[in-house]
Amino acid sequence: MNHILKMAEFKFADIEKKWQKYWLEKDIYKTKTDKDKPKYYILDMFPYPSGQGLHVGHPLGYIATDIVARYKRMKGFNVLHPMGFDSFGLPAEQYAIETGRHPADTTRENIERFKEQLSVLGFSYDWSKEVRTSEPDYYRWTQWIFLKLFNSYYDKKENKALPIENLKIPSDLTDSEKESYLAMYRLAYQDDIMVNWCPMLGTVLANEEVIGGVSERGGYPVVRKPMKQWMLRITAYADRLIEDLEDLEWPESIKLSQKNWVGRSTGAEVDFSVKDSNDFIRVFTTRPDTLFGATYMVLAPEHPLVSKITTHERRQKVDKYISRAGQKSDLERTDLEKTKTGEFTGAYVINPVNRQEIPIWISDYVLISYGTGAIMAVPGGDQRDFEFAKKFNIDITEVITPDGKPSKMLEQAYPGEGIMLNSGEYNGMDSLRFKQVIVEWLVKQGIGKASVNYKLRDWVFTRQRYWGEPIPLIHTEDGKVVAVPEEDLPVVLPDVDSFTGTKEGDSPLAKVDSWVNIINPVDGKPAKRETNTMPQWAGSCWYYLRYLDNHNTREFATKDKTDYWLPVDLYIGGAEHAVLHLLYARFWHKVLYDLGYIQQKEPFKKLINQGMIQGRSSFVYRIKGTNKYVSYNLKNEHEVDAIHVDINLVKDDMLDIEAFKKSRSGKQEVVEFILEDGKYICGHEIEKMSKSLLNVVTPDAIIEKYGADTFRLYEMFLGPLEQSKPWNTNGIDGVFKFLRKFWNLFHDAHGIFEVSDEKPTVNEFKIAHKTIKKVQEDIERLSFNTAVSAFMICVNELTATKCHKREILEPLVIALSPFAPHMAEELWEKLGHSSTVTGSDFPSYNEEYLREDTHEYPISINGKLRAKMTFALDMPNDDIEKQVLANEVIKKWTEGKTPKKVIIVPRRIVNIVV
RNA sequence: GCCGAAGUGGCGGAAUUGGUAGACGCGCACGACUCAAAAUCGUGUUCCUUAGGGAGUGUGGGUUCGAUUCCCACCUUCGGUACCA
Repeated sequence: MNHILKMAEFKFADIEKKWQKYWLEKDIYKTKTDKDKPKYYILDMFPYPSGQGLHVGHPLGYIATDIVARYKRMKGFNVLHPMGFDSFGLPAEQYAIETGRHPADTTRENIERFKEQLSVLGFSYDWSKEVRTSEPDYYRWTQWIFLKLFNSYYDKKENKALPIENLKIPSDLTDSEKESYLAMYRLAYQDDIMVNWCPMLGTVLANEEVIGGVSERGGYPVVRKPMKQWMLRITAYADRLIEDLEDLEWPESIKLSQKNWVGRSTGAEVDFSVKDSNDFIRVFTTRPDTLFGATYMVLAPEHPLVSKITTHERRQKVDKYISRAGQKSDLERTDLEKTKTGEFTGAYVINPVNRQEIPIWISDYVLISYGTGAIMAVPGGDQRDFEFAKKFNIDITEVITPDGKPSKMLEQAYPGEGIMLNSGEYNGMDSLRFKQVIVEWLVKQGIGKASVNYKLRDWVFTRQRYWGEPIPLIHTEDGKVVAVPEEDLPVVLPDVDSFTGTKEGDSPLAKVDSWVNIINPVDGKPAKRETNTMPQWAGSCWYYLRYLDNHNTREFATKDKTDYWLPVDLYIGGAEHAVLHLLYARFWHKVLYDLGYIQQKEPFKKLINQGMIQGRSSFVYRIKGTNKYVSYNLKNEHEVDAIHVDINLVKDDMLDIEAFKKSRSGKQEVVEFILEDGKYICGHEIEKMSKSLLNVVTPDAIIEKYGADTFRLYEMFLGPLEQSKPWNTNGIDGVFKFLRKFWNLFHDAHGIFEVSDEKPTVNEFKIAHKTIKKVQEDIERLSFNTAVSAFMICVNELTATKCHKREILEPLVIALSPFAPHMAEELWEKLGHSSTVTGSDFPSYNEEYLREDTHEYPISINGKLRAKMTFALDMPNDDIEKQVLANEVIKKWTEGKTPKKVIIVPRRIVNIVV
C-alpha cells in the first residue's frame, strides 16, 4: 500500500467524495426530456435488497449500463437510467419468522445499505425515479394491474385481451351460472391445483424453492397438496410470446429458452371410444401417422375416467397404484424412477382406424397436467412406450420404417419419418404425407382434429405469505368473488403479530380478523378479504413502467410518458432470469398493450445477460471425528471432510492459523493442525459467490484501497461482459497504474498541473483520434474490456511522446469520463472548465488523422510469413508483385521455383504460392 | 438423455467481414534507481530447437492461396431442462 501513499498527488478518495457530493447537490443526473432529442431508456434488473449487501458481482452490469448511460447523454440523447428495489420477498419474511423483526423495517435498512454501497461507485442514476415494490404507492398499481387481469378475458377471434364486459354471456344463465361462466374466461381465475406445501413453514413454496423434496430454507419436508389458488391465464398468450420474440435483439439462447419453455407442439387430438361404454378418451399426439401402431393406451393416474372404467377384478391394484403415485413428489416421479411402472385397468378402447381392441393402462409416466392426461401408446415409434410394452409384454407393431420393410431385430423404437407399413390401405405411403391424410380422415369421421399443445401452464399466482402484495379481491357471503373498487386501492398490508401461516394452509393474513372481515363496498353486506398474497415476480413484472412516472397518483404512468420512453432500449441483467421474469413481464406488458394502456407490444428491445462473477472458495480438511486439520497436500493420507473456510483468513492459499483459531474460539475446542513445510495450505474451488460458502468479496475494501474509478475500470477490463468468470484481484494494479499514468499526462514530475497549448504533431492527433474511434465503437457494441485496453495503448503512446498538450488531452478526458467519471471531472475542472465533463459532448474523431498512405504488408509463401514490406496504398498490384519477387528474403525462399500465383489483398496481405 | 454456451501462453483475455495468432493487463526474469527493500522506470517473455528453422488456438478430418474464424465427427467444462406424448 506504500505505493499508493507515495503517489500523494492522485488523491482518488478525496476526488471521488468531492464529485459525488457535487453531482448530488447540483442534481446532475436528473432525467431530461427535451422534446427535440432522441430518447434512450437503459435499464438494470433491479436488485432484491438482501441483508448481505452488495458483493463484487452485483455492480458488473450496473457499471456497464452506467458507461452506456453516460456515453448516450454525451451523444445527445435524453437518457432514462433509473434504479429501484424488488423489496417484497421470502428472505425478509423468513428473517421475520426467525427474529420477530418486521420485514418493512429490515427491508428499509437493507435498502439504505444498498444505496450507500451504490453511491460510492459513482453511478449516474436519477434517484428521483426510484421505486420500491413493497411501498403502498407502488403496489397499489400492481394490484390495479391484477384487477385488469381479473376483469379481462382473452378474445380468440380478435386474438387479444378485452374487458370482461365485452364477453357475450349466454342469456339463459342464472346469476351464479353467469359468475362461473365469467370465471372460465377471466385472465385471473381460481383453480384447484397441486402445490408444494411446507407444513413447518406454513406456506406453499415455488418449485424453485423446493430442493430434493425439502424446503430450500430450513430443510423442512414439502408435500404435494391440492389447494385453491389464483391463476393467471398466461397460456392464452403462448403463441404471441413465441412469435414476438422474432423482432427482439436478444441473445438467441434466451429466445430459445423462452420458446422451449412455452413448448408449442403441433399434432392431433383423437377420440377413442371405450369398449362397451358411451365414454370416450381423448388423447393428444404429435404423431397421428402412427395411429395404426397404437397397441395400448395410458391414462395418468389422476385421470378422471380411471375409477369409472376400472373393472372390479383390477380395482384393488389400480387404487393402490394411484395412492402410491399420489404420495410421490414430482421429483420422485421423474428423476428417480428409471423403470416404468403401471397397472392394467381391465378396460379397452377401440382403435378407430383398425377397430382393434387395445388395453387401457395407467402409469405415472403420463402426466395429468400435459395434453389431455392420456396417450395412445405406440411402442414401435416411441422409446418410452417401447420400454413400457417390453416390461408388460404388450404387442409392438411397427408402422413406420425408413424403407417400409419390417426390421428383423426390433431393439428400440423408431421415432423418425419413413414409409408406412402395417397400416392397412396406407402401406407404402410416405409418413409425412400420411400425417395429413389421417388427420383429414379423423375430421371426416368426427373423432379428431389437428391440435396444438403447450408445455407452458397457467401461472400459479398466490402465495400463503405475509410479505407480498395483498390480492385485491373480496369474497362475499354468497360465495361470489368481487374486485375491490379501483378507488379503494391500495389494499394495504396490515400489521401482524405472527408471520407464519396456519396449519391448514392459510396465509398469515387470515389470522387478522379486523382486516379480513369487512363490509363489501359494493352491496354493504359483510364479506371477507382474499388473504393470499402475490408471488415475488409480480412487482418486477412492470417496474420498468413505473419508473417513467413514479410519483403519479392517478395512473401507473401517463400516456405521453409511456409513448415517449417505451420500449426499454437496453436491458442488462443476469441470465438466471432468462425465462421466468422475462416471460412474466412480457405477458403483463401484452395485456396492458391489448387493453390500450401502452402502445408497444414488447417491453425490452435489446437484452444482454451479464456473466456471473463467481467466488473462489477456500477449504480446510478436518480428519473425520477429530479436531485435527490436515494441510491440502497431505489430506489423501486421511479420511477428511472438506470444510469451507472464510477466504478472509486465507492468503495465497495459506491459512492464517491464529485467525482461524480465533474464529473458532467460541466453540471451546482444541484445534490441531498437520502442516506441510510449516504451513497450512488450503484447497480451493470456483463456486457461486455466496455468504454461506464464505467466499464473498465486497467492493468496499477494494474501493477503499484503489478507489471507485479503478474498481469500475477493473470490472470492465476483466473480460467480455457476458462471460462468467471467477473473481480475483490479480490484475487490478494494471488498471490502477493506467489511471495514474493518465493523470500524469496532466502533471509534471512533481505533481504540479501542467498542460500546454502547443500544437500537437500529426502523430499525436493520430493517437488521440484512433483511440476515440475505437472507444466509441467498443461502447456501441458493449465491448468494454477492449475499450479500456485502447485507452491503455493510448496512454502508453502519449507517455512515450511526452505529450502534455491540451488539444490532445481534453477530448480524451471526455472519452474516459463514462469509465472513470470522478477523475475525469477533476481533470476537466483543472483544465479550467466551469461546466461538468458529464454534460459535455462526446468528442468526434477526424478520419483525416487516421488515413494511411502506406501499409506494411506481411509477405507469406504458401501461407507462411517470411517477410514484411511497406507499399503505398495506391501502388498497382503488378508493381507490388515485382518488388516482392525482387526482395532478397523472398528470393531465397522461392529459389529455383516459379511462383504459381501471387495473391495481393489490398491493406491486408501478400501470399505467394509456389 | 435433450437444448445452449465455451475450450487460445504460467493467468485474465485480444484478433469486429476467412488475411501478420497471442493486442492490453497480470505474473515471471533481467536491468536502472537504492546501503537495502518496496514503489517507480526500462528490456524481455507461446513452446521446441542442432539457432537454419519447426510446431502451435480442445482432438481428428475437410473446404481454401490462406482457417481461432466456415463444414463434418469426436472429447472436455460450464449453464438450462427433465418421461411434454
